[in-house]
Amino acid sequence: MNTLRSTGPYHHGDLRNALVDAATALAREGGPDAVVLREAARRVGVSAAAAYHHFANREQLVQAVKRQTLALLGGQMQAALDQDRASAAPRRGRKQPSADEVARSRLRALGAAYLQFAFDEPGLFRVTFGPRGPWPTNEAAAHDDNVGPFLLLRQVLDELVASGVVPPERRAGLEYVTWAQVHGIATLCLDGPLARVDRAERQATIDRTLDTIIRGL
Amino acid sequence: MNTLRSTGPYHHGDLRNALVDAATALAREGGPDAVVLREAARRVGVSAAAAYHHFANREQLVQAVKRQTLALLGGQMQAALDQDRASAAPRRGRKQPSADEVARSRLRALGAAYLQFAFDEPGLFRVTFGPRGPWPTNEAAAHDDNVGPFLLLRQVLDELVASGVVPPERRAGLEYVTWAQVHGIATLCLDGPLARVDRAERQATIDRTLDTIIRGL
DNA sequence: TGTACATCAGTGAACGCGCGTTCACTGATGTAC
DNA sequence: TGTACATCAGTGAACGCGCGTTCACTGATGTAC
Repeated sequence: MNTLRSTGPYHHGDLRNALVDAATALAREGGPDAVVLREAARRVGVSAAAAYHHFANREQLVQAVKRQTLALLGGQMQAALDQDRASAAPRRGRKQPSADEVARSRLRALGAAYLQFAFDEPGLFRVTFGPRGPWPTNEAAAHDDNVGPFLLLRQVLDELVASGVVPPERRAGLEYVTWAQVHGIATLCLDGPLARVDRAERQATIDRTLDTIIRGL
Repeated sequence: MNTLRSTGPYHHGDLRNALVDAATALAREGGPDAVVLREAARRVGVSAAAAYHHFANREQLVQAVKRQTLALLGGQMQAALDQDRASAAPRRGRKQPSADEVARSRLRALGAAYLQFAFDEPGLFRVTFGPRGPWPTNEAAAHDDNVGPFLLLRQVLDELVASGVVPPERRAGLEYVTWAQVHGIATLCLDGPLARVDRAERQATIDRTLDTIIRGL
Protein backbone atom coordinates (compact mmCIF):
# COMPACT_ATOMS: atom_id res chain seq x y z
CA MET A 1 0.00 0.00 0.00
CA ASN A 2 1.43 3.32 -1.00
CA THR A 3 1.16 6.58 0.85
CA LEU A 4 -1.89 8.60 -0.02
CA ARG A 5 -1.00 11.58 -2.09
CA SER A 6 -3.14 14.02 -0.16
CA THR A 7 -2.07 17.05 -2.12
CA GLY A 8 -0.99 17.28 -5.71
CA PRO A 9 0.63 20.21 -7.39
CA TYR A 10 -1.22 23.46 -6.89
CA HIS A 11 -1.95 23.79 -10.55
CA HIS A 12 -3.63 20.81 -12.08
CA GLY A 13 -2.39 21.38 -15.59
CA ASP A 14 -5.35 19.90 -17.42
CA LEU A 15 -8.27 20.57 -15.15
CA ARG A 16 -10.75 21.30 -17.88
CA ASN A 17 -10.36 17.92 -19.49
CA ALA A 18 -10.25 16.22 -16.12
CA LEU A 19 -13.57 17.79 -15.20
CA VAL A 20 -15.14 16.78 -18.49
CA ASP A 21 -13.93 13.23 -17.97
CA ALA A 22 -15.28 13.12 -14.44
CA ALA A 23 -18.59 14.58 -15.55
CA THR A 24 -18.73 12.05 -18.35
CA ALA A 25 -18.19 9.28 -15.84
CA LEU A 26 -21.08 10.65 -13.78
CA ALA A 27 -23.30 10.77 -16.85
CA ARG A 28 -22.32 7.22 -17.68
CA GLU A 29 -23.17 6.01 -14.21
CA GLY A 30 -26.36 7.90 -13.53
CA GLY A 31 -27.65 9.82 -16.50
CA PRO A 32 -28.64 13.48 -16.64
CA ASP A 33 -29.41 14.06 -12.96
CA ALA A 34 -26.10 12.59 -11.91
CA VAL A 35 -24.01 15.17 -13.71
CA VAL A 36 -23.28 17.35 -10.71
CA LEU A 37 -20.59 19.96 -10.95
CA ARG A 38 -19.57 19.67 -7.31
CA GLU A 39 -19.22 15.93 -7.57
CA ALA A 40 -17.10 16.18 -10.69
CA ALA A 41 -14.80 18.61 -8.87
CA ARG A 42 -14.70 16.30 -5.86
CA ARG A 43 -13.63 13.39 -8.02
CA VAL A 44 -10.87 15.36 -9.58
CA GLY A 45 -9.80 16.44 -6.11
CA VAL A 46 -10.32 20.13 -6.61
CA SER A 47 -12.61 22.73 -5.11
CA ALA A 48 -15.95 23.30 -6.81
CA ALA A 49 -15.05 26.92 -7.39
CA ALA A 50 -12.08 25.91 -9.50
CA ALA A 51 -14.46 24.64 -12.17
CA TYR A 52 -15.58 28.19 -12.78
CA HIS A 53 -12.21 29.07 -14.23
CA HIS A 54 -13.01 26.65 -17.04
CA PHE A 55 -16.79 26.70 -17.43
CA ALA A 56 -19.19 29.59 -17.12
CA ASN A 57 -21.70 27.34 -15.40
CA ARG A 58 -22.87 23.78 -15.00
CA GLU A 59 -24.64 23.81 -18.34
CA GLN A 60 -21.37 24.40 -20.19
CA LEU A 61 -19.87 21.38 -18.49
CA VAL A 62 -22.80 19.25 -19.53
CA GLN A 63 -22.50 20.48 -23.09
CA ALA A 64 -18.87 19.39 -23.10
CA VAL A 65 -19.96 15.93 -21.99
CA LYS A 66 -22.46 15.83 -24.82
CA ARG A 67 -19.85 16.79 -27.36
CA GLN A 68 -17.48 14.14 -26.08
CA THR A 69 -20.23 11.54 -26.21
CA LEU A 70 -21.17 12.39 -29.75
CA ALA A 71 -17.55 12.04 -30.78
CA LEU A 72 -17.43 8.64 -29.09
CA LEU A 73 -20.57 7.56 -30.88
CA GLY A 74 -19.13 8.76 -34.16
CA GLY A 75 -16.04 6.65 -33.60
CA GLN A 76 -18.07 3.54 -33.02
CA MET A 77 -20.23 4.15 -36.03
CA GLN A 78 -17.14 4.62 -38.15
CA ALA A 79 -15.69 1.41 -36.77
CA ALA A 80 -18.91 -0.40 -37.67
CA LEU A 81 -18.67 0.89 -41.22
CA ASP A 82 -15.06 -0.23 -41.46
CA GLN A 83 -15.92 -3.67 -40.21
CA ASP A 84 -18.83 -3.93 -42.59
CA ARG A 85 -16.52 -3.06 -45.46
CA ALA A 86 -13.99 -5.61 -44.30
CA SER A 87 -16.54 -8.39 -44.04
CA ALA A 88 -17.86 -7.55 -47.50
CA ALA A 89 -14.41 -7.70 -49.08
CA PRO A 90 -14.13 -10.20 -51.92
CA ARG A 91 -12.89 -13.60 -50.90
CA ARG A 92 -12.63 -16.76 -52.87
CA GLY A 93 -15.74 -18.85 -52.86
CA ARG A 94 -18.06 -15.92 -52.27
CA LYS A 95 -19.75 -13.88 -54.90
CA GLN A 96 -19.20 -10.15 -55.07
CA PRO A 97 -22.13 -8.28 -53.53
CA SER A 98 -23.81 -5.73 -55.74
CA ALA A 99 -23.42 -2.03 -55.11
CA ASP A 100 -26.92 -1.64 -53.73
CA GLU A 101 -26.47 -4.59 -51.40
CA VAL A 102 -23.30 -2.98 -50.11
CA ALA A 103 -25.00 0.34 -49.50
CA ARG A 104 -27.89 -1.24 -47.69
CA SER A 105 -25.54 -3.23 -45.53
CA ARG A 106 -23.68 -0.08 -44.59
CA LEU A 107 -26.84 1.72 -43.52
CA ARG A 108 -27.82 -1.25 -41.40
CA ALA A 109 -24.38 -1.32 -39.82
CA LEU A 110 -24.74 2.35 -38.96
CA GLY A 111 -28.12 1.85 -37.35
CA ALA A 112 -26.97 -1.19 -35.43
CA ALA A 113 -23.97 0.69 -34.11
CA TYR A 114 -26.17 3.56 -32.93
CA LEU A 115 -28.40 1.14 -31.07
CA GLN A 116 -25.48 -0.77 -29.64
CA PHE A 117 -24.13 2.45 -28.25
CA ALA A 118 -27.47 3.30 -26.67
CA PHE A 119 -27.55 -0.06 -24.88
CA ASP A 120 -23.90 0.01 -23.89
CA GLU A 121 -24.05 3.56 -22.60
CA PRO A 122 -27.60 4.41 -21.59
CA GLY A 123 -26.46 7.17 -19.25
CA LEU A 124 -24.40 8.97 -21.87
CA PHE A 125 -27.13 8.43 -24.42
CA ARG A 126 -29.78 10.00 -22.19
CA VAL A 127 -27.62 12.97 -21.38
CA THR A 128 -26.69 13.60 -24.99
CA PHE A 129 -30.11 13.14 -26.52
CA GLY A 130 -32.22 14.33 -23.63
CA PRO A 131 -34.63 17.24 -23.44
CA ARG A 132 -32.33 19.50 -21.46
CA GLY A 133 -30.18 21.83 -23.47
CA PRO A 134 -29.48 21.57 -27.17
CA TRP A 135 -28.18 18.39 -28.71
CA PRO A 136 -24.52 18.57 -29.64
CA THR A 137 -23.84 19.39 -33.24
CA ASN A 138 -21.98 17.10 -35.53
CA GLU A 139 -19.47 19.88 -36.23
CA ALA A 140 -18.63 20.30 -32.54
CA ALA A 141 -18.02 16.59 -32.09
CA ALA A 142 -16.04 16.00 -35.27
CA HIS A 143 -12.27 16.28 -35.25
CA ASP A 144 -9.30 14.58 -36.86
CA ASP A 145 -10.46 11.39 -38.55
CA ASN A 146 -13.78 11.47 -36.69
CA VAL A 147 -16.29 13.07 -39.03
CA GLY A 148 -19.25 12.75 -36.67
CA PRO A 149 -22.32 10.54 -36.70
CA PHE A 150 -24.48 12.80 -38.79
CA LEU A 151 -21.99 13.13 -41.60
CA LEU A 152 -21.51 9.37 -41.68
CA LEU A 153 -25.24 8.93 -42.09
CA ARG A 154 -25.31 11.55 -44.82
CA GLN A 155 -22.51 9.81 -46.71
CA VAL A 156 -24.16 6.41 -46.57
CA LEU A 157 -27.48 7.83 -47.70
CA ASP A 158 -25.69 9.40 -50.64
CA GLU A 159 -24.27 6.00 -51.48
CA LEU A 160 -27.78 4.60 -51.44
CA VAL A 161 -28.80 7.20 -53.98
CA ALA A 162 -25.72 6.55 -56.09
CA SER A 163 -26.39 2.84 -56.14
CA GLY A 164 -29.99 3.37 -57.16
CA VAL A 165 -31.64 2.17 -53.98
CA VAL A 166 -33.08 5.55 -53.10
CA PRO A 167 -34.69 7.67 -55.83
CA PRO A 168 -33.02 11.08 -55.81
CA GLU A 169 -36.33 12.85 -55.26
CA ARG A 170 -36.67 11.07 -51.95
CA ARG A 171 -33.24 11.98 -50.70
CA ALA A 172 -34.17 15.30 -49.07
CA GLY A 173 -34.47 15.13 -45.32
CA LEU A 174 -33.81 11.42 -45.30
CA GLU A 175 -31.19 11.85 -42.58
CA TYR A 176 -33.88 12.86 -40.18
CA VAL A 177 -36.33 10.19 -41.19
CA THR A 178 -33.83 7.39 -40.70
CA TRP A 179 -32.30 8.91 -37.60
CA ALA A 180 -35.76 9.22 -36.09
CA GLN A 181 -36.53 5.59 -36.74
CA VAL A 182 -33.44 4.29 -35.07
CA HIS A 183 -33.57 6.86 -32.30
CA GLY A 184 -37.17 6.03 -31.57
CA ILE A 185 -36.53 2.36 -31.10
CA ALA A 186 -33.59 3.17 -28.86
CA THR A 187 -35.86 5.28 -26.69
CA LEU A 188 -38.52 2.59 -26.52
CA CYS A 189 -35.90 0.04 -25.52
CA LEU A 190 -34.13 2.22 -22.98
CA ASP A 191 -37.01 3.95 -21.24
CA GLY A 192 -40.21 2.74 -22.84
CA PRO A 193 -42.26 -0.41 -23.12
CA LEU A 194 -39.39 -2.48 -24.49
CA ALA A 195 -37.21 -1.79 -21.49
CA ARG A 196 -38.63 -4.74 -19.62
CA VAL A 197 -38.81 -7.39 -22.31
CA ASP A 198 -36.12 -10.02 -22.60
CA ARG A 199 -33.05 -9.65 -24.76
CA ALA A 200 -34.25 -11.93 -27.51
CA GLU A 201 -37.53 -10.16 -28.06
CA ARG A 202 -35.84 -6.82 -27.94
CA GLN A 203 -33.31 -7.94 -30.51
CA ALA A 204 -36.12 -9.22 -32.73
CA THR A 205 -37.79 -5.80 -32.59
CA ILE A 206 -34.52 -4.12 -33.43
CA ASP A 207 -34.00 -6.38 -36.41
CA ARG A 208 -37.51 -5.71 -37.61
CA THR A 209 -36.91 -1.99 -37.26
CA LEU A 210 -33.73 -2.14 -39.30
CA ASP A 211 -35.55 -4.22 -41.93
CA THR A 212 -38.30 -1.63 -42.02
CA ILE A 213 -35.83 1.20 -42.43
CA ILE A 214 -34.25 -0.52 -45.41
CA ARG A 215 -37.62 -1.40 -46.89
CA GLY A 216 -38.89 2.13 -46.47
CA LEU A 217 -36.05 3.66 -48.49
CA MET B 1 -63.46 43.02 -7.10
CA ASN B 2 -64.73 40.36 -4.75
CA THR B 3 -63.40 39.56 -1.34
CA LEU B 4 -60.54 37.12 -1.38
CA ARG B 5 -61.59 33.78 -0.09
CA SER B 6 -58.65 33.29 2.21
CA THR B 7 -59.88 30.03 3.68
CA GLY B 8 -61.98 27.35 2.13
CA PRO B 9 -63.61 24.45 3.87
CA TYR B 10 -61.23 22.44 5.96
CA HIS B 11 -61.68 19.35 3.87
CA HIS B 12 -61.07 19.83 0.23
CA GLY B 13 -63.28 17.04 -0.95
CA ASP B 14 -61.35 16.14 -4.07
CA LEU B 15 -57.79 16.95 -3.21
CA ARG B 16 -56.24 14.05 -5.02
CA ASN B 17 -57.66 15.06 -8.36
CA ALA B 18 -56.91 18.70 -7.69
CA LEU B 19 -53.27 17.86 -7.04
CA VAL B 20 -53.03 15.79 -10.19
CA ASP B 21 -54.54 18.64 -12.18
CA ALA B 22 -52.14 21.16 -10.67
CA ALA B 23 -49.19 18.88 -11.28
CA THR B 24 -50.36 18.36 -14.84
CA ALA B 25 -50.49 22.11 -15.32
CA LEU B 26 -46.91 22.33 -14.04
CA ALA B 27 -45.82 19.60 -16.42
CA ARG B 28 -47.56 21.38 -19.26
CA GLU B 29 -45.82 24.64 -18.46
CA GLY B 30 -42.34 23.46 -17.68
CA GLY B 31 -41.78 19.78 -18.35
CA PRO B 32 -40.33 17.19 -15.99
CA ASP B 33 -38.33 19.47 -13.71
CA ALA B 34 -41.32 21.72 -13.14
CA VAL B 35 -43.44 19.03 -11.56
CA VAL B 36 -42.81 20.02 -7.96
CA LEU B 37 -45.00 18.58 -5.25
CA ARG B 38 -44.81 21.65 -3.04
CA GLU B 39 -45.82 23.92 -5.88
CA ALA B 40 -48.78 21.75 -6.80
CA ALA B 41 -49.96 21.92 -3.20
CA ARG B 42 -49.42 25.67 -3.17
CA ARG B 43 -51.56 26.09 -6.27
CA VAL B 44 -54.35 24.07 -4.79
CA GLY B 45 -54.06 26.16 -1.63
CA VAL B 46 -53.15 23.34 0.67
CA SER B 47 -50.12 22.45 2.75
CA ALA B 48 -47.47 20.28 1.15
CA ALA B 49 -47.94 17.67 3.83
CA ALA B 50 -51.56 17.20 2.82
CA ALA B 51 -50.40 15.63 -0.43
CA TYR B 52 -49.01 12.72 1.53
CA HIS B 53 -52.49 11.60 2.46
CA HIS B 54 -53.03 10.91 -1.25
CA PHE B 55 -49.62 10.00 -2.64
CA ALA B 56 -46.84 8.02 -1.07
CA ASN B 57 -44.27 10.35 -2.59
CA ARG B 58 -43.59 12.72 -5.43
CA GLU B 59 -43.03 9.91 -7.89
CA GLN B 60 -46.59 8.66 -7.43
CA LEU B 61 -47.90 12.10 -8.24
CA VAL B 62 -45.83 12.22 -11.40
CA GLN B 63 -47.07 8.81 -12.40
CA ALA B 64 -50.63 10.06 -12.06
CA VAL B 65 -49.79 12.94 -14.39
CA LYS B 66 -48.40 10.48 -16.89
CA ARG B 67 -51.52 8.37 -16.78
CA GLN B 68 -53.72 11.38 -17.26
CA THR B 69 -51.61 12.52 -20.18
CA LEU B 70 -51.74 9.16 -21.88
CA ALA B 71 -55.52 9.18 -21.56
CA LEU B 72 -55.60 12.64 -23.10
CA LEU B 73 -53.43 11.49 -25.96
CA GLY B 74 -55.65 8.48 -26.46
CA GLY B 75 -58.67 10.73 -26.73
CA GLN B 76 -57.07 12.85 -29.39
CA MET B 77 -55.96 9.85 -31.35
CA GLN B 78 -59.46 8.43 -31.20
CA ALA B 79 -60.85 11.76 -32.37
CA ALA B 80 -58.44 11.74 -35.28
CA LEU B 81 -59.62 8.27 -36.27
CA ASP B 82 -63.23 9.36 -36.06
CA GLN B 83 -62.57 12.36 -38.22
CA ASP B 84 -60.69 10.28 -40.73
CA ARG B 85 -63.62 7.93 -40.97
CA ALA B 86 -66.01 10.82 -41.40
CA SER B 87 -63.97 12.38 -44.18
CA ALA B 88 -63.75 9.03 -45.95
CA ALA B 89 -67.50 8.48 -45.82
CA PRO B 90 -69.09 7.99 -49.23
CA ARG B 91 -70.44 11.14 -50.81
CA ARG B 92 -71.82 11.71 -54.25
CA GLY B 93 -69.22 12.59 -56.82
CA ARG B 94 -66.44 10.77 -55.05
CA LYS B 95 -65.42 7.23 -55.55
CA GLN B 96 -65.39 4.82 -52.67
CA PRO B 97 -61.86 4.32 -51.33
CA SER B 98 -60.60 0.75 -51.24
CA ALA B 99 -60.19 -1.06 -47.94
CA ASP B 100 -56.42 -0.83 -48.01
CA GLU B 101 -56.54 2.90 -48.75
CA VAL B 102 -58.82 3.32 -45.76
CA ALA B 103 -56.52 1.40 -43.46
CA ARG B 104 -53.47 3.33 -44.57
CA SER B 105 -55.27 6.59 -44.07
CA ARG B 106 -56.20 5.58 -40.55
CA LEU B 107 -52.64 4.74 -39.62
CA ARG B 108 -51.51 8.06 -40.97
CA ALA B 109 -54.19 9.84 -38.98
CA LEU B 110 -53.00 8.10 -35.85
CA GLY B 111 -49.40 9.10 -36.42
CA ALA B 112 -50.33 12.67 -37.24
CA ALA B 113 -52.40 12.93 -34.06
CA TYR B 114 -49.50 11.63 -31.96
CA LEU B 115 -47.20 14.23 -33.45
CA GLN B 116 -49.75 17.00 -33.12
CA PHE B 117 -50.06 16.18 -29.45
CA ALA B 118 -46.29 16.32 -29.02
CA PHE B 119 -46.16 19.79 -30.54
CA ASP B 120 -49.22 21.08 -28.74
CA GLU B 121 -48.12 19.76 -25.37
CA PRO B 122 -44.34 19.41 -25.31
CA GLY B 123 -44.21 19.59 -21.53
CA LEU B 124 -46.70 16.79 -21.00
CA PHE B 125 -45.07 14.78 -23.74
CA ARG B 126 -41.63 15.05 -22.16
CA VAL B 127 -42.92 14.10 -18.75
CA THR B 128 -44.86 11.12 -20.03
CA PHE B 129 -42.23 9.73 -22.37
CA GLY B 130 -39.14 10.82 -20.52
CA PRO B 131 -36.36 8.73 -19.01
CA ARG B 132 -37.50 9.14 -15.42
CA GLY B 133 -39.82 6.48 -14.12
CA PRO B 134 -41.72 3.96 -16.18
CA TRP B 135 -43.94 5.03 -19.03
CA PRO B 136 -47.63 4.77 -18.25
CA THR B 137 -49.31 1.64 -19.46
CA ASN B 138 -52.14 1.66 -21.89
CA GLU B 139 -54.27 -0.23 -19.37
CA ALA B 140 -53.80 2.40 -16.69
CA ALA B 141 -54.78 5.22 -19.02
CA ALA B 142 -57.76 3.52 -20.65
CA HIS B 143 -61.23 3.90 -19.17
CA ASP B 144 -64.79 4.25 -20.40
CA ASP B 145 -64.76 4.84 -24.14
CA ASN B 146 -61.05 5.67 -24.11
CA VAL B 147 -59.23 2.50 -25.07
CA GLY B 148 -55.75 4.02 -24.92
CA PRO B 149 -53.23 4.93 -27.60
CA PHE B 150 -51.55 1.58 -27.80
CA LEU B 151 -54.74 -0.36 -28.33
CA LEU B 152 -55.80 2.06 -31.06
CA LEU B 153 -52.53 1.45 -32.85
CA ARG B 154 -52.95 -2.29 -32.45
CA GLN B 155 -56.44 -2.16 -33.93
CA VAL B 156 -55.37 -0.14 -36.94
CA LEU B 157 -52.43 -2.42 -37.61
CA ASP B 158 -54.82 -5.36 -37.51
CA GLU B 159 -56.95 -3.58 -40.09
CA LEU B 160 -53.88 -3.21 -42.27
CA VAL B 161 -53.34 -6.95 -42.10
CA ALA B 162 -57.01 -7.66 -42.77
CA SER B 163 -57.00 -5.42 -45.81
CA GLY B 164 -53.88 -7.08 -47.16
CA VAL B 165 -51.50 -4.17 -46.82
CA VAL B 166 -49.35 -5.90 -44.24
CA PRO B 167 -48.40 -9.54 -44.74
CA PRO B 168 -49.41 -11.46 -41.59
CA GLU B 169 -45.87 -12.70 -41.02
CA ARG B 170 -44.76 -9.12 -40.60
CA ARG B 171 -47.40 -8.23 -38.06
CA ALA B 172 -45.48 -9.27 -34.94
CA GLY B 173 -44.00 -6.38 -33.02
CA LEU B 174 -45.19 -3.90 -35.60
CA GLU B 175 -46.69 -1.71 -32.86
CA TYR B 176 -43.23 -0.98 -31.59
CA VAL B 177 -41.69 -0.41 -35.00
CA THR B 178 -44.31 2.14 -36.01
CA TRP B 179 -44.48 3.75 -32.59
CA ALA B 180 -40.72 4.14 -32.62
CA GLN B 181 -40.78 5.84 -35.98
CA VAL B 182 -43.32 8.42 -35.01
CA HIS B 183 -41.89 8.85 -31.53
CA GLY B 184 -38.42 9.36 -32.91
CA ILE B 185 -39.45 12.16 -35.19
CA ALA B 186 -41.33 13.79 -32.33
CA THR B 187 -38.16 13.71 -30.26
CA LEU B 188 -36.06 15.15 -33.05
CA CYS B 189 -38.57 17.95 -33.53
CA LEU B 190 -39.04 18.74 -29.86
CA ASP B 191 -35.52 18.50 -28.52
CA GLY B 192 -33.27 17.56 -31.39
CA PRO B 193 -31.92 19.04 -34.60
CA LEU B 194 -35.37 19.77 -36.00
CA ALA B 195 -36.32 21.95 -33.05
CA ARG B 196 -34.84 25.01 -34.67
CA VAL B 197 -35.96 24.65 -38.27
CA ASP B 198 -38.98 26.54 -39.53
CA ARG B 199 -42.48 25.16 -39.49
CA ALA B 200 -42.62 24.35 -43.17
CA GLU B 201 -39.46 22.30 -43.22
CA ARG B 202 -40.48 20.51 -40.09
CA GLN B 203 -43.85 19.68 -41.57
CA ALA B 204 -42.16 18.39 -44.70
CA THR B 205 -40.02 16.06 -42.62
CA ILE B 206 -43.08 14.86 -40.75
CA ASP B 207 -44.90 14.15 -44.00
CA ARG B 208 -41.91 12.26 -45.32
CA THR B 209 -41.77 10.24 -42.12
CA LEU B 210 -45.43 9.29 -42.36
CA ASP B 211 -44.91 8.37 -46.01
CA THR B 212 -41.99 6.21 -45.02
CA ILE B 213 -43.97 4.47 -42.31
CA ILE B 214 -46.69 3.58 -44.80
CA ARG B 215 -44.17 2.50 -47.41
CA GLY B 216 -42.29 0.37 -44.92
CA LEU B 217 -45.34 -1.70 -43.99
C1' DT C 1 -82.61 11.98 17.88
C1' DG C 2 -78.42 12.50 20.53
C1' DT C 3 -73.91 11.41 21.80
C1' DA C 4 -69.20 8.98 22.22
C1' DC C 5 -65.60 7.92 19.63
C1' DA C 6 -62.73 6.12 15.81
C1' DT C 7 -61.12 7.65 11.66
C1' DC C 8 -60.05 10.63 8.08
C1' DA C 9 -57.92 14.70 5.97
C1' DG C 10 -56.12 18.63 6.97
C1' DT C 11 -52.18 22.14 9.42
C1' DG C 12 -47.69 24.44 10.32
C1' DA C 13 -43.22 24.01 11.61
C1' DA C 14 -39.09 21.87 11.08
C1' DC C 15 -35.29 18.83 9.28
C1' DG C 16 -31.76 17.63 6.42
C1' DC C 17 -30.00 17.79 2.17
C1' DG C 18 -27.01 19.08 -1.55
C1' DC C 19 -26.84 21.93 -5.05
C1' DG C 20 -24.98 26.04 -8.09
C1' DT C 21 -22.66 29.98 -7.51
C1' DT C 22 -19.95 33.95 -5.51
C1' DC C 23 -16.39 36.10 -2.85
C1' DA C 24 -12.05 37.63 -1.18
C1' DC C 25 -8.05 35.38 -1.07
C1' DT C 26 -3.37 33.15 -2.26
C1' DG C 27 0.06 30.27 -4.43
C1' DA C 28 2.35 29.48 -8.88
C1' DT C 29 3.87 30.89 -13.34
C1' DG C 30 5.91 33.41 -16.91
C1' DT C 31 7.57 37.54 -18.96
C1' DA C 32 9.75 42.38 -19.50
C1' DC C 33 13.59 44.66 -18.40
C1' DT D 1 20.94 35.93 -14.50
C1' DG D 2 17.91 38.23 -11.36
C1' DT D 3 13.92 40.54 -10.05
C1' DA D 4 9.32 43.09 -10.17
C1' DC D 5 4.98 42.34 -11.36
C1' DA D 6 0.83 41.03 -13.99
C1' DT D 7 -1.79 37.17 -14.71
C1' DC D 8 -3.47 32.75 -14.16
C1' DA D 9 -5.53 28.90 -11.61
C1' DG D 10 -6.29 27.41 -7.51
C1' DT D 11 -8.60 27.62 -2.18
C1' DG D 12 -12.13 27.51 1.52
C1' DA D 13 -15.96 29.46 3.36
C1' DA D 14 -20.31 31.06 2.78
C1' DC D 15 -24.90 32.24 0.70
C1' DG D 16 -29.33 31.39 -0.70
C1' DC D 17 -32.31 28.36 -2.42
C1' DG D 18 -36.13 25.19 -2.59
C1' DC D 19 -36.96 20.77 -2.39
C1' DG D 20 -39.05 16.16 -0.43
C1' DT D 21 -40.43 14.42 3.62
C1' DT D 22 -41.68 13.82 8.61
C1' DC D 23 -43.80 15.01 12.91
C1' DA D 24 -47.10 15.96 16.44
C1' DC D 25 -51.13 18.12 16.07
C1' DT D 26 -56.22 19.35 15.23
C1' DG D 27 -60.58 20.08 12.92
C1' DA D 28 -64.24 17.59 10.48
C1' DT D 29 -66.87 13.57 9.50
C1' DG D 30 -69.55 9.55 9.99
C1' DT D 31 -71.13 5.60 12.42
C1' DA D 32 -72.65 2.46 16.48
C1' DC D 33 -75.58 2.43 20.02
